[in-house]
Amino acid sequence: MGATKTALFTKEQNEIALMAKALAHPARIAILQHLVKKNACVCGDLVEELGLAQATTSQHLKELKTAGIIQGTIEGVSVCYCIHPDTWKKYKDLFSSFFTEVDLCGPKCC
Amino acid sequence: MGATKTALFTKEQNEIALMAKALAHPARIAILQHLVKKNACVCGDLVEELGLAQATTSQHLKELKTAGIIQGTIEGVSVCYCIHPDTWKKYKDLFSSFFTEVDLCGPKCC
DNA sequence: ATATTATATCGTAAAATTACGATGAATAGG
DNA sequence: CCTATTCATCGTAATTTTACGATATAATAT
Repeated sequence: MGATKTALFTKEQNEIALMAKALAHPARIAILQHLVKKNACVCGDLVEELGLAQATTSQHLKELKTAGIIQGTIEGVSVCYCIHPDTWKKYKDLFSSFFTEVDLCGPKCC
Repeated sequence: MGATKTALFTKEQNEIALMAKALAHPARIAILQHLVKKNACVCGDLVEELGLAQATTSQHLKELKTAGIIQGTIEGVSVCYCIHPDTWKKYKDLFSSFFTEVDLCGPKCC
């Protein structure tokens, strides 16, 4: 018990859920918004910006990186992070199509 | 430790994260897709559809209900669930505006 | 070479999530 | 009234997430 039963669901359902999971923490939303605003920034900036410990911030960055939404490039001692444009577009499209499915739903509900 | 530090983030950041959390499980995506497709259905249908235990299905329904995305109406012995149109639209708009923020991001990244 | 800086990773504790059986509550049908 | 049906809730175990201090790594600076 305790583990998500991935095998029961379609590839698309699992994919949407994984994308949502990547966005399911305010720190990660804040990171993405900051990256959008500044176009790019180093990890240290985000530690200050978020107010979380360096280890915690790094952990959130790793999750976003694993999900493919951001990318990091080593710049000397620092690591410069920015949005990964292709994956971002993929996320946008998948969520968009998921939500527009429901425009077909009429006003008559139970 | 272990609890999300909500106080560090803006209302909007927390709100987006909560929405994403509601969608961050394939079973809940499957429930929403089924509701969209059938317009409405009772809990028992979803238990069959998902292949999860009745208690687990009911738990996922509760989370979607708490998030406001669905609503349930008692119909005799059963409970009929359907999408809550207003909240759905709110979700759609919030995600949409969150993602379009980044269209401003140029191609030059680090 | 050594010290400094920036980041990642490890270890770990607390908390939340996921899942299910068992039980409870409410309604319908006999 | 009694039984069956449908769903919610309780209790609980396994797992995952969140958070942080401590430590490791890697590059720059002195």
